[in-house]
Amino acid sequence: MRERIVAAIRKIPRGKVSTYGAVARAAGYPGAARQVVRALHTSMGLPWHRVLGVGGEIKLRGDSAFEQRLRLEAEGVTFRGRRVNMSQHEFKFPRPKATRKR
DNA sequence: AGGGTGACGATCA
DNA sequence: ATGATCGCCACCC
Repeated sequence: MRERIVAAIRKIPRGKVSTYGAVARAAGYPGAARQVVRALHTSMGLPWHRVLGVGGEIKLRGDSAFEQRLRLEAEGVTFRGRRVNMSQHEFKFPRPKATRKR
């Protein structure tokens, strides 16, 4: 499970972002947002700064939150108040299931 | 084996 | 909008 979550996180391209819940769904575990958090903690080398809370909100506190914002802005991600402009930067994972015709 | 814990999310006051 | 609560669930004592 952690592997699948990690794999999903790795797919988020530079300049794009996603959310804990969306990553969980993309990995095939809807509702496992907390496990996404665990993966981010226990796995290194991930683009951790590209994972946000629902609505594009940074869920970290203190300095970490500041650093995350800086990293994102450095990749060209724009903010609207405290949130990321999701309409513009949210990464859409390829359909696990599919609108793939048959 | 059992209880506490979260970089969450949805809902309600 | 902010804060509390509840549901969730693998992980860590």
